[in-house]
Amino acid sequence: MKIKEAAEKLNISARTIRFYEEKGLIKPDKQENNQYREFSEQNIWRLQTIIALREAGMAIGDIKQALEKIEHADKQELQYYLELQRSVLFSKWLEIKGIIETTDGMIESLKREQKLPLDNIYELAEGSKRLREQRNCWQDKWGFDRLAINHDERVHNDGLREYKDYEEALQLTVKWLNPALGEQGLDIGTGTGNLAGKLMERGAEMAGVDQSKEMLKRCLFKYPNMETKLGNFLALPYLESRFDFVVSSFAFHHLTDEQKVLAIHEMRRVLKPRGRICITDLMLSEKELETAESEGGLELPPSLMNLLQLLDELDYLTKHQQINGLLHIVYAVPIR
DNA sequence: CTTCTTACA
DNA sequence: TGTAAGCA
Repeated sequence: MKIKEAAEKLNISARTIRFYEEKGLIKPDKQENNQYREFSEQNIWRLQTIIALREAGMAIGDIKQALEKIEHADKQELQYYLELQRSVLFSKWLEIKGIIETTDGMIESLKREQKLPLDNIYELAEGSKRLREQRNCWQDKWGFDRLAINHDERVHNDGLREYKDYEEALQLTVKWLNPALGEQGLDIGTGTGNLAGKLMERGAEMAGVDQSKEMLKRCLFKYPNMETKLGNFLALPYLESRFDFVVSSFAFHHLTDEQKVLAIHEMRRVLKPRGRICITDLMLSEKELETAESEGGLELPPSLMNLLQLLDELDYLTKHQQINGLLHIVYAVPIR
């Protein structure tokens, strides 16, 4: 069938179809004499798939790759593309939810005060704007996909530097958390699932979030009954009150100070009312902070005090332990 | 009247 | 993606 018929059948414009061809999403045959496009049933089916993915908000480039996976019947890869899309949608949903809450807040204060609380509005608007910006500019900025292949090996051999005392730290984390049988836990930045694995040994049911699909692939291979999802600290792909505890190891230090605040709020959002938090990561206690500052190191790990203060402000009771120079464990339970 | 390409908003 | 121009 010709382009107009196809366009009407699919409820899109002919221009759009040509546009998809231009982007390499489809390749209809063309008649020799006049270069008219001829759309086969195959083409139509493909177009329908494109439209469906488009309606889910997937970008043209991503649709192209997803289609290749469909062609090769590569179920695994396709699933990751859909999950990636899901994580994008979820971020947007969180964003919109925040804006609704902001709006509600404005309506409420308007009711009470009979006038526009300008500074309040400005503050709220800035807040949601920041959220948007920070969630958008995240991405996979450490290229963990490429590192995923030999991640465990590197952690194991690193021994003396970033992953010094890795095993001990994870074991102590598990000990502090002391999960009850069947408790629901979330590991953020789970990587290949090393910490989550230990918690599952203790009877917890774990979900893992990471921004690298390759990491999650490895993770799922090691722990088939773990639930893995693409996502990050700032937009956890879960609904409210879902977990008994949230853990994170060797990931939190990647966040900026502003992002840390958002991240803790996200954790609290997905946690049940009495849910606990345990963060095991590179941090600087006050002593090290001074010496590090004088040395003028380029990338300073975050400050331990900062985190403790943040948790304190959010009504958490904290305890912490230093494993070595940089490595700390911070455990937090809500006061109420 | 339809489609095609190209350029532009 | 929509619109418009100039062709076949």
